[in-house]
Amino acid sequence: MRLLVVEDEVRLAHALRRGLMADGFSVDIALTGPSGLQAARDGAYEAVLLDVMLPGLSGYDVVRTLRAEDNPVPVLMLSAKDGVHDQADGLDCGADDYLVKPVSYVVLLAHLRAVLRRHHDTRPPALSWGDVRLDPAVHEVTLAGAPVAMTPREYALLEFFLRHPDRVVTKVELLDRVWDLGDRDTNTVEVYVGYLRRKLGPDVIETVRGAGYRLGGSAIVGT
Amino acid sequence: MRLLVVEDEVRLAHALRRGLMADGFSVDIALTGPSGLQAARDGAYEAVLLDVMLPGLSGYDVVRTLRAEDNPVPVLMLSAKDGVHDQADGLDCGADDYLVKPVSYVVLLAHLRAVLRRHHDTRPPALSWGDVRLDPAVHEVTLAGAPVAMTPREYALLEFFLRHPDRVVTKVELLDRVWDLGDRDTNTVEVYVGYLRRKLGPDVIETVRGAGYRLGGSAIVGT
DNA sequence: CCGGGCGCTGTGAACTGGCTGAGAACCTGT
DNA sequence: ACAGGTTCTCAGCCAGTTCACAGCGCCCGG
Repeated sequence: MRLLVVEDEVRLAHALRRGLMADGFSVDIALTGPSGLQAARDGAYEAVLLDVMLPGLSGYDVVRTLRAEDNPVPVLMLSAKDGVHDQADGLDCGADDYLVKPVSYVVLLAHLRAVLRRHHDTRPPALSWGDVRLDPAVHEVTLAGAPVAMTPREYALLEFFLRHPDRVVTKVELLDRVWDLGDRDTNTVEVYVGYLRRKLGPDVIETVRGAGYRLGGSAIVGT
Repeated sequence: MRLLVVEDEVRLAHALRRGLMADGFSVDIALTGPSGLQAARDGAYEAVLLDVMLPGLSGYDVVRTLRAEDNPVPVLMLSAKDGVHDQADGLDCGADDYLVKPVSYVVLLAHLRAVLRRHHDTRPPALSWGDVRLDPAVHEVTLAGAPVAMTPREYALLEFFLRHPDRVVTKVELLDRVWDLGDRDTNTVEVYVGYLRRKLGPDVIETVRGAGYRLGGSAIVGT
């Protein structure tokens, strides 16, 4: 379960990260408003913890922009301000919950879980490319209607590809986003791409020599 | 993709360079503030990694100067200091991101990519000249709509031409920018220009005898 | 019309990036 | 502790790529 923490105070950001990772989440950190927005945009996160006071773009702006773009990712806002007004503002902007700092980690975790639970009831739409279909709600992959068994890692890799069609993704990027720890050999990626090709056919993932991989040629698009 | 590393600690600078080159970047190093500023000024870099503590001119000064000169190059600051204050200062000066040393290479790379991505405005626009189109996002070249297979080197060369239309580029410049190592024969360039002509037609790249090459005569422009 | 370069290209040797099979390490549930 | 499945490393292979070389043709100045 992948989370994004947008928080400019480095110490706090890392404390949060440490705690959340201990509780089984993967956590990425963004230190500024714009970088947080950018990270949230590409849909890789189950939820976003968002500070209000941020350099570049306020938390309000970030969530407002996300909602304007129809991005439904759950957002939990954190603020040092304590006016009731601020809280209302935050929720009006489209945040799912709003906590006032200082807040104990346990309370935060509880709210986070609540937000996630609430959000899980609304089914995310299935991703597809040609004959391949991946349904995040059911956590299932089908090829031309027939279910295909996937290991967790294979599933995560395929999901990343499906979330970034129309673009080359580099091996290092995949290592960084699908595998959390970075000190791995990029050969790992090659191996898993090989697994996917074996299960889904050789054409789904295209190799772009020297650059990375890309979802299969547009010949299949539209099917 | 060309980067500038401004770092006075030679060992670290070279370690960075090695890592980044392994990930496909070209890397130049500047060891002092003033030389870093000078190098950054001529706009040859996609991004700048900038240490804060530098001889001659601090990282803050460098980025401030660049911004004062309306230079939009993405800057990622690196600092040994860990005060929140310092980070805020860095961002205030106009840096795009700010990391506190020690930082793992992977994290640095992730931030670097994020900065680059953000700066490219989510989707770098496709480059084109006449019938030739090169889409950096998809890493694909088409000629009158039909895809053309390119080797990495051919692709890099074509991209360089398309990024510098309206101007003669010398072979030495190409050797320096498309091929990293400088001790190559300029004949290599001629060979690759030949490859491109074979794939894209003889008129795309024009020879300027004694000077270098130039994108094909304006006859095709506007098509 | 001739000669000197400059630039072009065919050939082939060396290299490299990416793919794969094999198997070690690691979980996880029983 | 064990079995089954999963993850990841390693080493070798292969196709595709890169590049040097050498010879040729063509432009241009005399």
